[in-house]
Amino acid sequence: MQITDSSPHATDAPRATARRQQILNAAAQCFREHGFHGASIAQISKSAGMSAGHIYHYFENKEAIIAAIVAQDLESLLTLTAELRAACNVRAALIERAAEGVADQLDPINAALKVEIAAEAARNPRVAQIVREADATCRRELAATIRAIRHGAGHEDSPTAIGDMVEVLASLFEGLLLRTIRNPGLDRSRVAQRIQIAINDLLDQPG
Amino acid sequence: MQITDSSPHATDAPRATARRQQILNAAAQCFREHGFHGASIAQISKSAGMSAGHIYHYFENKEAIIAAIVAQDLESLLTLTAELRAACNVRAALIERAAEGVADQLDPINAALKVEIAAEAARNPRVAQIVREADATCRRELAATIRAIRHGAGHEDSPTAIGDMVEVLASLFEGLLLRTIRNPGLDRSRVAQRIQIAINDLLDQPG
DNA sequence: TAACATAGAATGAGCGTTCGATCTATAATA
DNA sequence: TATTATAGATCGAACGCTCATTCTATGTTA
Repeated sequence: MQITDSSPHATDAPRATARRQQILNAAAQCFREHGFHGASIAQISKSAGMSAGHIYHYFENKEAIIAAIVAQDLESLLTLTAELRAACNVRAALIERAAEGVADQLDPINAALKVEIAAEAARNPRVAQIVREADATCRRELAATIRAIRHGAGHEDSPTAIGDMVEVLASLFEGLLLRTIRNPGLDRSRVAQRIQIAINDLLDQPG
Repeated sequence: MQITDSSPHATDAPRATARRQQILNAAAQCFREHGFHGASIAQISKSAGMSAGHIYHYFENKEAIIAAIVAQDLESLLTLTAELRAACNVRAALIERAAEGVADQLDPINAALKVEIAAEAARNPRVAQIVREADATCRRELAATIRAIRHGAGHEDSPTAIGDMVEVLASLFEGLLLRTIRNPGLDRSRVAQRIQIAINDLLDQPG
């Protein structure tokens, strides 16, 4: 998902692409440690092993780096939900994949960046747009998956009912990002099991 | 919960207290709009209707303001869970109060600040400590509440099982903060109903 | 030689914070 | 009561520093 072309000099030589990614990796780490506004271009450039000025050959400004980081982070979520939908025995796939997803959400390194992105989305319109477009896609995929599962179990649900279940499922899932920050000592595997049960129950809610 | 005395001149005249609160209100709004590091003392002072230098008569530095905002925000959560525990018919109280809590969590104004706090907690040790102490208290209260409900329904659970249920309940709840940012168009009352059902199911999970 | 890669200095704005000078209101004194 | 002393409230300028960004000069490569 290419949101915008943020490189002023639109060279797509492999060298330039690698250099861009190098900057993004360094930026992701700095953003995790200090936040979008706490991290400086000087820090990022140092961490990327190049001069501060040189960053501007690959990104128009700092916000373009933020936007690129956000877009890159959301892509993993998009592929996860897309894969989910493609699975054949969807219910088993959903429950099983949940464990994987839960583990990701409970990784503090990952959580720090994802929560930082959400905080930025709450105030930065450009980031909000990227996040909301990706979220809408995920919701569509998840809705289709849930509809298939429920249909297979004999339920005939309204689109709004399905949409509400998607919200509860997403809330359960995304809440883990905050849990691992607020209580880093939680037992990840046991919580994952409980989440699986909760998802199972959710799929059997009355329409 | 008084974490530290952040006022350099420890006057507790009502005037000073009111002035401190005036600063905190202005700061909360600025932090919501620009983040902890995006908001400047100049902005806060302007919004509070006083000079920038004068802020330092009430707070040692910017981080002390952040800490005070965080502590103040968490107090509402602490009172909520404490009230929950005090209710007589705890199950009905929990489910009913959930609707109220869900409404709070789905308020974008509130969510923006709470997510900002979580993001800051992921990198700022001082904020992390405040957040984690408050979270531990909430978890204890919630665990006691759930234990009472489950005991009333004939279950005899291990402390770890109760603790895990608390985590799932908290995740479900806190996830709403992220949902209202990622999908501001969600139907709040319908989602609240679904959440109530999910909580109900959670309380009947096998031990 | 032409085009790109890179460094590093320069710039101006804004940052958090400090500080001395006033203003204000109450308390002490005559 | 009138006057003075005192302590806190408040302002606004000033400081040193860091920020994001730009510019210029120099390598590097094809």
